[in-house]
Amino acid sequence: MKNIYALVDCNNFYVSCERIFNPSLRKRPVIVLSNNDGCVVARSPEAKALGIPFAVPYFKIRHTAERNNFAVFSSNYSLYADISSRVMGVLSMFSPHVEIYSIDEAFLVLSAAEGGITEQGVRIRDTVYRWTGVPVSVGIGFTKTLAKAAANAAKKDPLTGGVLDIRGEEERIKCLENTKAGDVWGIGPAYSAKLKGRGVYSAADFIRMDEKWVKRNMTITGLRTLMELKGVPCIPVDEEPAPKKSIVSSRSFSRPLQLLSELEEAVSLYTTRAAEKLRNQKSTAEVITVFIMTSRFKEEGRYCGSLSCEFPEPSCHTGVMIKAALLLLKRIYRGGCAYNKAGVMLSGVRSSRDLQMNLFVQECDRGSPVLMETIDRINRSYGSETLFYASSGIRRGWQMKQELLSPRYTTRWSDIPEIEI
DNA sequence: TCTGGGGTCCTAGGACCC
DNA sequence: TCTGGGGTCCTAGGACCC
Repeated sequence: MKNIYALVDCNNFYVSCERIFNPSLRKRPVIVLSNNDGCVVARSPEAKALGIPFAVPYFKIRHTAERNNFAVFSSNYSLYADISSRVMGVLSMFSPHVEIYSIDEAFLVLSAAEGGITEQGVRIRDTVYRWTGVPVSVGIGFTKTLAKAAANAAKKDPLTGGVLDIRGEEERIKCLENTKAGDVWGIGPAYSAKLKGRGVYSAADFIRMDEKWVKRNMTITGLRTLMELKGVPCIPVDEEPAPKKSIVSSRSFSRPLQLLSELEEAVSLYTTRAAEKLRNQKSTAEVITVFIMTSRFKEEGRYCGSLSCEFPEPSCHTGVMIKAALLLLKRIYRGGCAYNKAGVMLSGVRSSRDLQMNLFVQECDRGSPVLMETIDRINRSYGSETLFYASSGIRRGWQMKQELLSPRYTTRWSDIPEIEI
């Protein structure tokens, strides 16, 4: 029997999260900004209607926002992550097979239930909204790529009520005719341009293409996309999140930095973050890379330095890593540059279970695992950064801007909303 | 003045080995 | 003029996703 896939996608998720605890935001144009209050990453329908494009730098639309009484927020990730896990919790009641695809999307494998599949989609939409306050769109089809296309169409067309089932041949074709090739999951800007050059504009045009051409020009992944649109499942549902093979921690600064000492603080902090992520997934890393760069948008004095080194043995110890990172930083640092971003990447990531230790590493250079466990435990109970390495600085004047942050309604005691009766 | 962050997969080509 | 064959591993670059 054919599997039935549903994609549940939260509508303008970050904006919806902000609206849950602040009803005055309903009907009002709302936008949420990226880290450092840089770009627009989420827009309410009202903001979209006023022509605010996705990912536009905030300073370019600030006037429009002020003129139209926009509510503007910095990204509040603690809030979004918490709401996301509530939504995913609800979804897991509808299927034993759920793949959490991103913070605001999940694939479900549905099985024939009482009242029919389409109706189940409607029930999912209603239940998520009632229990979490987040509006979602649901797409249903015989492959994940088709479910994605259906969910996108459901979001655009109010007549669907946010739920679209394209298992039927007629519905599938109609949906593909109305979907631009570049909007298909797996076809990005580069392939989209290439396809246009061959007269392929819609997803329906795409499925008529020669499979050999697609394989040659868009690799095996492009061919999979093609087959999936035809209704042949090629992309399995992945329920277990695989451990990351590389871990990056990087941020832009609130202002350009010139001093090595400030960069050292930033690199120490990012290394701490990366090491925490590494330990969270019970892994070690073999290689660390440090990079620093000046603004991408200024030609003058442009510089981008990056350098890697291998640890004497795989490690997940913050202290060991900071030491290595700061040595790398000294070697790539150039005085006189105005740096606007730095980052740390860990690679050669393996499970700590199959750790290959080095016989010649001194115990004192190895770093104590008990120390890391203790720090992690304390930071988990009392808040992150209860304990931190002094090298990451105390005042941190360079840390990113978040001037428009809403309260952490659900994850901080002092921010819990109060209701007057 | 002001422009995000974090990932994955695939392929081609070179190094190296027997 | 002619210059083996087959394999693995690694890396860089390009594509994609949210």
